[in-house]
Amino acid sequence: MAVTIYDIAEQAGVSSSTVARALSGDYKGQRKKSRERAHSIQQIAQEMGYRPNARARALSEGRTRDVALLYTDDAWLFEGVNNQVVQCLVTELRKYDHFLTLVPIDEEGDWEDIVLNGRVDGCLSFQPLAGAIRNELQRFNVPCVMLGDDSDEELSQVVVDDFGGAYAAVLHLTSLGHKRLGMFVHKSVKPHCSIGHRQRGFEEAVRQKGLVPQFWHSSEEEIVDALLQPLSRPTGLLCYSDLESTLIVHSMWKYGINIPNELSVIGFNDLFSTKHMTPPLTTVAFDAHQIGVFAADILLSQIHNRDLPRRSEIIKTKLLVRSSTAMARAWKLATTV
Amino acid sequence: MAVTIYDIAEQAGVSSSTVARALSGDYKGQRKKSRERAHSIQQIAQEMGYRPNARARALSEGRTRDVALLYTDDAWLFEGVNNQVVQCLVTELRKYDHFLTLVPIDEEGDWEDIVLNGRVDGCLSFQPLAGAIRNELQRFNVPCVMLGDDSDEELSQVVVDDFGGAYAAVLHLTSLGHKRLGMFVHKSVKPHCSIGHRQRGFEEAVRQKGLVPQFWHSSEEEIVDALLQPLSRPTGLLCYSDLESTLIVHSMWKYGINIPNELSVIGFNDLFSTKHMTPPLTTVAFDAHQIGVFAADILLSQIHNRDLPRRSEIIKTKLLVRSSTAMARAWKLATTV
DNA sequence: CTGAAAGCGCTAACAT
DNA sequence: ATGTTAGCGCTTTCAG
Repeated sequence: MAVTIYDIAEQAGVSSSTVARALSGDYKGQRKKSRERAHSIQQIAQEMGYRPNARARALSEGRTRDVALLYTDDAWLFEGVNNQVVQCLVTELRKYDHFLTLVPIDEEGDWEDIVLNGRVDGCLSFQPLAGAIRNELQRFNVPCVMLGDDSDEELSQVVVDDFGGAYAAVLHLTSLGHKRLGMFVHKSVKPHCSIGHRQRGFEEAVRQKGLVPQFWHSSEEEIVDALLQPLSRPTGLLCYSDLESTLIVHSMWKYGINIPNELSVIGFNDLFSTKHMTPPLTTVAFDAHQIGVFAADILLSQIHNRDLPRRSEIIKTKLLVRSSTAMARAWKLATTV
Repeated sequence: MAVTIYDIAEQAGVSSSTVARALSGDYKGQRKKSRERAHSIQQIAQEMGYRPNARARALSEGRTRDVALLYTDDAWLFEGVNNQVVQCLVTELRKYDHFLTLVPIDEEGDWEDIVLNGRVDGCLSFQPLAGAIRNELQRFNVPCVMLGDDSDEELSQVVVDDFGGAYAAVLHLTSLGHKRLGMFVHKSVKPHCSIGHRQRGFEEAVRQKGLVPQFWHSSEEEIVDALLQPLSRPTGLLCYSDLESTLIVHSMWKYGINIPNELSVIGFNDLFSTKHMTPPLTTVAFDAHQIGVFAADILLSQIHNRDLPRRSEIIKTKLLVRSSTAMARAWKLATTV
């Protein structure tokens, strides 16, 4: 049987509440005598191998210090930068003595008994929540922070400046003299608000320069085909993520198209990029870590004070210029395969 | 304020225990009257928006239905096949109404108040646990299952048949006529029992065939250098994981060495392999999903009955022969760069 | 400053 | 079959 405060109380010859206070460090140390007593109680607790019972505390305090990471689709959890976010979330939450629990929410209403029964104090999600879930969370006053999703007007969120990142990428390409600009999103990429934002940032920047944006949300074959057209092919390509860049670089290699001389490629997210690529990829980077830090901060403060207003944080992006982008070379275009 | 069984009891004009029983579906339906009453109680609960309080239940039942995934190193969590395992674990645990909580355990003793305070009913780990932690888990009788790690003689575990997988890979290569066989583990791979097992499986099989195994636990440059030596280079290479295969295939491309004609490459894990590689990689595959299923089953049964003996499950591997391996071509060897 | 006692909401043993 | 009651172990209020 585990040691309780009552066991300690008996051992120390005091009441359980004195033990509770002593252990919670409640004694400001006004009187020497009680300070000593508190100290000795702590000693005894230590000796007896006392561990506060988290379950009892949870019931008593009305909170678990546990936070849910809601997800409906496994893929989102550990894909791309998300796993960095998750790791950071855990670490960050730990600093404030909270934990992260993985909570898959399927349509079957399973989630009701999960999120609404006080098992967690709040939640986080990478994906828009189904209406029913969302409403219940609100009704039960369960704080919720969206991660990289801005589709909810009322929930707090931490999002990346996708628009700005794409915009900056285009400016980099145009400054290198590129006139035919494309953006590629692999068709396997699941719907996500960042796609639209990056696309808009891309297109707006391109148009602002008086150019015509080309956009692919397609298979690899399709874009590769376009990239092989001597006259119409883009010479500067912004990829939705570093996954696409990887594919493109690989494909171009096969077709003997030199990167960056014949095609400038820019990735997004700074993931695999630096690690295993030749040439080192120019990419739109952002600090995924920051997402976790902000999200944890927002959520914990909302748990602490449920009346806090919605808060929205935007993570800045930064273009990392490496070697996959270069000056446009007009004279080469005609001779390309 | 949330609705409790007392509120329902009052509303229904019965005692709280009747409510509790009605809601837990305890009524076998002996008498018609009570069955109806139970039904009406459920109705009322529904109408009042009752949600059982998980915290209260946890205290009362002496368990949280929460399970910890312990880790000391972030990298392990989401790397390679592990994230598949994690996802499967969550899903599997959910089937039995349990949750998975991510618990980073640093050296500072933080873990004590985490695992030993009854916040979780059991735990899982990809990595060997530090002695102190391990002992305390045992002392507090907290069930624990190791994932892909067999370094602990006493804890239950689910491991992959790494030895057999590597062994089979070698047989495949020798059956194709390869005589100079190598195995490559990237130096960045963190120490893990699977390295040794795969190495032993590899070496034993090679020696059994009367050949001399070559083993690299090195940087990419080092192995590539060896692979470029015309006379001594391996013609068949087993990689520790698909990550290494990716690197090798890429490098060989650069040096104009054709795969599989001039070098047969076998990966391990079946991860990226099929997805984004040319040629499709021959690889030692195993069902990562199974790891989660077994682990969840073992853990839950040990939580249910703490006196259950240690259980060890081994996940079978299967060699997926694709296009990165081919017959050894002796005549080509001398002419290779 | 300390102790007694009332919750927290549910489960389960016990009595009816 | 139903109601009563005693925990579960901690926090917190209220007397003293």
